[in-house]
Amino acid sequence: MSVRLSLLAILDQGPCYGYQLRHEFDRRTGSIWPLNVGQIYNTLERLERDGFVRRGETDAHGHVYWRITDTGSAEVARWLSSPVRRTTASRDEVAIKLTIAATLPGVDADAAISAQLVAIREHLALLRSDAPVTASHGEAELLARSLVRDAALFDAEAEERWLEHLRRRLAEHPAHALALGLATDRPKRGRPAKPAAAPAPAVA
Amino acid sequence: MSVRLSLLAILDQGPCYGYQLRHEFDRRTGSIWPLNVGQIYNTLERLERDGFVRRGETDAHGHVYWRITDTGSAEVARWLSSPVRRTTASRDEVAIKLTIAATLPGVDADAAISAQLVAIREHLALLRSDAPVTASHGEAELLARSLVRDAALFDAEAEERWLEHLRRRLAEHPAHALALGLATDRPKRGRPAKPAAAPAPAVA
DNA sequence: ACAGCCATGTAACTTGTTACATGATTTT
DNA sequence: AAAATCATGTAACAAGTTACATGGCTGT
Repeated sequence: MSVRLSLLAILDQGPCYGYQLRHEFDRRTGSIWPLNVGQIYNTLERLERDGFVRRGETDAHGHVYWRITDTGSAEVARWLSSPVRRTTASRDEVAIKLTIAATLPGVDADAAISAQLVAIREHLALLRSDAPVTASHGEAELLARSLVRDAALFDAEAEERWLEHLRRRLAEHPAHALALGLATDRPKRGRPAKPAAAPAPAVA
Repeated sequence: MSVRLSLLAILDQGPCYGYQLRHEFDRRTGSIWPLNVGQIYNTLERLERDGFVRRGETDAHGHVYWRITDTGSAEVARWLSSPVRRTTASRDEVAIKLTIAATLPGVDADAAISAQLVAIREHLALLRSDAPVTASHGEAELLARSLVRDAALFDAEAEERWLEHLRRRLAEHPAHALALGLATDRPKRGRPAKPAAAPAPAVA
């Protein structure tokens, strides 16, 4: 929901045309989160469908301006005044992946962790090299981009820490203390029925 | 892609029926990432469509077993051996939101930051209270769940750090050093055409 | 003339997510 | 008999993402 609402929040500052919205988003978030242009027009149509924006005038240059509605402004205000909740949807891809890997017998979780560590450290080096932040124009742009970079940096550092933590935990425990085979003896309740083929054994 | 591939990786251990897959996923990730049951069946159909699983036998209890294909196993191996890349799609919702908020003139970014800090600290307190980790069965389950919890914890801590960092930065700089009004004088190139209404002024 | 950017738009598709329908079985 | 759980499935949708088509303008 962040792209959609970010665009809406920018529109709350005044009418913009599609390409301009992209520029405004880019100025603020920089090269770390480039936005495909097509997505802008997509999102604008969906915002219109939901009553948050109206298609406005076309100027002499052919630019199609979009205007926020009152409903849209209210939505922006609501967005800004309420925090992002950590819901079920806050799924950390790396954490899911490696937890699953670590709990599956026969999977080389160490290798997966190492590969992830290499990748994240490369990423950290890149972030720390300042490359993404330079090549801006105004001071405000520079500041904004450094903040975005720092967010990515802190996040990557947290990932690195967790990976090291995970590796330590795995090392502490014997061979496969974490290994969880497929549970057997499951069907205690529910739905015995239809005649069928042979029951599949729960793996080797 | 993590749910889809996690389910596939579990199936790589042996045939499972839908509900069982949910159980296996839950055992490993615990209450932090509950999985809607419907999603399982959805995902299985999509995996079948992509040739990664086959619908297998139905046992005496009516359980429909699914089997991974060779293509599917290869996919799991590929997944496990390659790290998750930090691509453009690694979008941090909070970071986007507050960067946008901080760069929009007239927006009370401090309030938004404070609200987010309150929320994240509540979340941290909850995570640290151990509540999500207890109430497991085996030792392995306990370990797995504590790892998942730690991932959430490290992530939340990183967010807290960034929020404090952001607040500091905003305090350091005068009033609205970060404020970026909508850029004017944009249309230098491209597409002058059609006659139209009045050009919309770039806000007050 | 041509490459490259400005600009708008369309179509298709991905994963994730939820709500709902259905029905059997076990527990209380 | 009712409630809770096991189990399978369907339908619809959200948000993000990409690929493609079109065309005009600017700079070389």
